[in-house]
Amino acid sequence: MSSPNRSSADTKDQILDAADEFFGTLGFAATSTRLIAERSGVNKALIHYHFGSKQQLFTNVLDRYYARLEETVRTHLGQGDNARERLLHLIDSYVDFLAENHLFSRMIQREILGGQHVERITQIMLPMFQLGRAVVQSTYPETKTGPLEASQLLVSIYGMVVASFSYAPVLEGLWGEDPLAPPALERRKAHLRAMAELVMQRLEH
Amino acid sequence: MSSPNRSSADTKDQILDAADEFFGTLGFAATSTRLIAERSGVNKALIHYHFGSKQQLFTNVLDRYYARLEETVRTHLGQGDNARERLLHLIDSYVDFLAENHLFSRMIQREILGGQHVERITQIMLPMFQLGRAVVQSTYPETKTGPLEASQLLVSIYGMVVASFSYAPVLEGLWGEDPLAPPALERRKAHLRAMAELVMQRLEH
DNA sequence: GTTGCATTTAACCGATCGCCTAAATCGATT
DNA sequence: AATCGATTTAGGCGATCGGTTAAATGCAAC
Repeated sequence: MSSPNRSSADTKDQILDAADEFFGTLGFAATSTRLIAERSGVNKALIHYHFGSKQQLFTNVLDRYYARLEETVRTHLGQGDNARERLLHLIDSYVDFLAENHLFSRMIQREILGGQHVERITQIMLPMFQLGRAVVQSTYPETKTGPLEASQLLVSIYGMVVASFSYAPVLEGLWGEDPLAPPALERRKAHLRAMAELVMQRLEH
Repeated sequence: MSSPNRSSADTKDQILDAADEFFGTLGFAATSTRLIAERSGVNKALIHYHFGSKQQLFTNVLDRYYARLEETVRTHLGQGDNARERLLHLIDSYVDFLAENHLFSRMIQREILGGQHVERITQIMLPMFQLGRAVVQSTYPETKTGPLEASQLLVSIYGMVVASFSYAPVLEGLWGEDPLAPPALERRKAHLRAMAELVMQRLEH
């Protein structure tokens, strides 16, 4: 009664997978429920039966990612001996997460730009942002004010990290190689680590 | 004969202005030609009469921005005594440009993410990217290889610059103030300048 | 085997989409 | 005033959209 039978869960997962693919590559507005149904090999009406509406299907796709992200952050948050190592490790693991879920960053970016789900995204990012700012400020008091204040740093670091993923389709044309392939990812991680270390060195004088 | 009469040019501009607004805020797929016609106070069929299709209207909106951007870059490119000052000035003027045309950055971002106009955007950004890489590499030979190579730096700087604009709707919720208002913009510019100087100091040893 | 419930299906709904057509209107030229 | 091409208009085209309906099917309990 309370536990769903297996075929139902399978169907929902297949729908979520197809929705993930198309929402991530085409965007919400450009993706039709018929396209999702066709790709997942499922009747179109099942989407509304299982998820209610296209909007609710989208939030279900997002929620699945939030769950993965939360788990990733939780397992990687405390790793590292000092604050510096913890921050570097956090950036590294976030890059890995985006690499494994690169459609997620594109989806998030688009929705931030789009306006429809801004409140929800803000609501999710606000505590993470405040936590990050508090950690940075307590570790480096200089970031409480001035040109390197924590809020600005967080936006910059986030922008740097996300850039190579959300711009992947264009970067492939600019770089002449797949930015999401392992060698390019390793070079990107090395660069981001160097940039973070540069900032930290400056903050440590 | 070759010169269009004034009313035609006015109509086209009104259509372009309305298209700009909705493409910038809602995105291409979520904007209907009827909405554009309604806002610009123009008959729906005129859009296709003057621009052929919704797609071509969109590229016309983009081209108008490219013209402004090209003019801005051209007037600001040579300013500054040395390479260091020129790069700092270029970042500053690009931030100003995005501030004055913040719908443009959102449109570009979305299309980079979207996939439909990726080839066109790549085609436009490729020469700028190659030029930027050549300038950075010749100014700082260390950027020819290693973790601070020019390609990575350009992506990072671009990501930092664009972040505060494309994330503006969310940042407003995070910061508690409008990220596009003059005081926030000045603080952002000061931060970006500090970050750029940090990198340059490192490259100059 | 029959009941009862969750799941799946085909067919369809009104609304809206981008786009087109034919006729009306405008405006400069003669 | 008449002409003619450029511009604008109302109306409608087929296609596709998200969503709904009622009937068919699968499946476990009795």
